[in-house]
Amino acid sequence: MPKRPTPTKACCQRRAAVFKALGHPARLQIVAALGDGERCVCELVEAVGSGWSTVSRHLTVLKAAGIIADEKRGLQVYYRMALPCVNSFAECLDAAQEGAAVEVRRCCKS
Amino acid sequence: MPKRPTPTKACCQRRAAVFKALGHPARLQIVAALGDGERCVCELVEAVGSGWSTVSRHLTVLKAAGIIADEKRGLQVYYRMALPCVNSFAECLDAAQEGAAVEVRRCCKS
DNA sequence: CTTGTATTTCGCTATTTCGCGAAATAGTCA
DNA sequence: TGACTATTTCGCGAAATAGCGAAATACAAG
Repeated sequence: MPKRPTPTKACCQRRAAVFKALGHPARLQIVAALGDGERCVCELVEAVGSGWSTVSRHLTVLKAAGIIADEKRGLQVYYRMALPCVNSFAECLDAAQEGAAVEVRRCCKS
Repeated sequence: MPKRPTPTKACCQRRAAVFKALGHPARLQIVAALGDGERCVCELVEAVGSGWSTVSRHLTVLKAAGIIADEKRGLQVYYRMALPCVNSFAECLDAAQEGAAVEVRRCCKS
C-alpha cells in the first residue's frame, strides 16, 4: 500500500467543505433520493418535507460543494449526483453503526 | 446489484451526525493524522495548530460521532480511528476534486 | 404581451458552532 | 500528601446556519 503524505491544511478545507455540506439530515435525504436517479425540485420537496425555499437552499449548498449538479429541462430543474461515491459511503456508515465488524472494513478502494 | 430501500429519516439523521462531525478542517486534520496510527492529544494539538481546549473539543465531537475512540495509557490519552473508511473516502474526494473522471468512480464496495 | 408554473433570492429571528483563556479534573511521581 | 503534567470543561462574544414566508426571477404556453 502506498504511503500517503499528510494532507495539507488546504486539502482538509476542501474535504471539510464536502462533509459540511452533507452534515444535515435534509441534505442527506436529498442525496439519497438522487441515488436512484435524477429528480426535479418538486419531487425533492416532497421527499424532504420542508418548504420550497428551504429545499432550494439545501440544493444550493450541495451544488456549491460539487456534490450534485443541475440541469434545466423544460419547465423544471433536474438535479443529479455529481459524486456518486457519497451514497456508497453513507451505506458503509450504516453498516458500521449497525455494529458490524468495523475494524477491517474498507469502504473505499484506491 | 441489490435494490436498496430509501433510507428513513432517522437513518439520515444518524448519517448526518457523522458527516457533520467531519465538517470542519481541524477535525479532518485530526482524522488524517490518526490515519497513520494512534496519537496522543499533545501530538494532535501540534498537528492542528490550535489551542488545547479547542482540540479537545474537536476530539469530543469526533468521539461522540463514533469516528474515533480513546484510551488512557499512562499519563496520556491516545486516540485512534474507529471508522477507518473515513480516510479512504476522504482520499476519494481528493481524486474527484482533482478533476479525475468521476462519473463511474465507485469509492465504496457495497 | 400576459398569465401561470417552477424555482430561487431576500430579510428576519432563533439556534448552533468556533476558538480562546481560565478553571476544574485525573492521574503520576516523589 | 503535595506538586506536576495531561487533558477536559466552562463561559464568553463573534460568526455561521436553519427555516420561514414574501418577493423576485425565469420561462413556456396561449
